[in-house]
Amino acid sequence: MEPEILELESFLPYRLYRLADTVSREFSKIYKDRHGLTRPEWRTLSGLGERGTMTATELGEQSAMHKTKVSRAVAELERRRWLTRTPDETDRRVEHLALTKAGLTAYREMVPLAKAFEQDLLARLSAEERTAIAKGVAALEATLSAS
Amino acid sequence: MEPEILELESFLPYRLYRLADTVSREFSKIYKDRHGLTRPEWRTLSGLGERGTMTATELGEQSAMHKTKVSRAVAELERRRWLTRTPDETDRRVEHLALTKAGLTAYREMVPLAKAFEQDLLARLSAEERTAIAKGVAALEATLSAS
DNA sequence: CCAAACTGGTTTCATTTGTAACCATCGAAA
DNA sequence: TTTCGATGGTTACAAATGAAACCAGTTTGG
Repeated sequence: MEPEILELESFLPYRLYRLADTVSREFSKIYKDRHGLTRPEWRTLSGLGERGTMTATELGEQSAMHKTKVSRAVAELERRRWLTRTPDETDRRVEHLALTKAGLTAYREMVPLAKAFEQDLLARLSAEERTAIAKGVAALEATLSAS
Repeated sequence: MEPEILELESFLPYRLYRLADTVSREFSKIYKDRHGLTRPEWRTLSGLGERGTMTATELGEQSAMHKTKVSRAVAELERRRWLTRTPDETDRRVEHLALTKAGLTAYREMVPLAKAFEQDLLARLSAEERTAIAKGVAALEATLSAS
C-alpha cells in the first residue's frame, strides 16, 4: 500500500459517480426515447405528478436542481402544454405549477416504467445486498444533509 | 401506497444521482480551487499518477470517460506541460501518455487531499454503515458491469 | 412611509458535454 | 496485394449547464 498513490477504482467519490452515471444514463433512455425529455424535464414532470402542485422553488428543493434548470424545464413543459402556471394570490412573484391532462397522461405512462426499472435493478441483488445499499445510501444522505 | 405515484425521494436512480452529485461537487472544489482542473482533467491526472503510463483509450476505460472527454483533458494537461505523449513504436495511432515532473508534483499534492476527503466522509458513518455502503455499491457495480 | 436587503424566477454568456462525422492507421480476408 | 471493416484519437457542431446579472415584487428596519 503505497501512501502516495490513490486507487481510483476504490475511491468512493469516483465509484459513486460512476455508478450513478451508469444507472442514470440507462434510465434516461426510457424518458428520452419515449418522450424526448431531458433529466430536468423528467424530474419536473415527476415532481408535479407526485405532489400535484408546486412552485418552481419547491421543485428545485425537492429534486435538487439549480433554479435555472427548473426554469428551463418548466418553460419547455409549458411549451408542450404539459403544465400550466397559476399566479399566487398574495405573492405575485410566485407561480403554482400543475400538470395538464396531457402532462398527467405522460406521467402516468412513465411511472410503471420507472418502477420496473428500479425493480429490475434491485432484483439482481441478494436480499442482504439490497439492505446494504439502502442502509449505506441513507447513511450518506443523512450526513450530507446534516453538514 | 398508490400504485400510480412514484416517490422521487425513495427512487434509487434519483437518490444515487443526487448523492454522487453532492459528493462529487464537494470534492471537485478541492481540485478546482487548487489547480483549476475540471473533472476529466483530474481523472486523467489521477489515472496517470496511479498507473504511470497509459493510452487515451485505457484512460477512458479506467475512468469511465467518453473518448472526447479524454482527448480534451489530455490536450489541456499537455498544454500545461503536465503530461507528454510518446508515439507507440509499432502502432502509429497510439500514444503513450505519462506525467511530467510538474504533473507528478501536482498529483502528489492532490493524493493526500483526496484521501482525507474520503476519510472525512466515511468517518461520519458507523462501522456497519461503512460496511453497508461498500457492500451495496460493490454489488451494484458487479451487476452493471455484468449486463 | 421609504430605502435597502431579500426572494422568486428569468435571461445572458461562457464553459462543458454529447453525438456524429472525420482522419489516419491497422488487421483480416479475398 | 488490395480492399474493407475496425480502432485510436481529434474535431465540429448542437445542446445542456453554471455563474452571475437581472427584473419584479416583497419584507424589514429606521
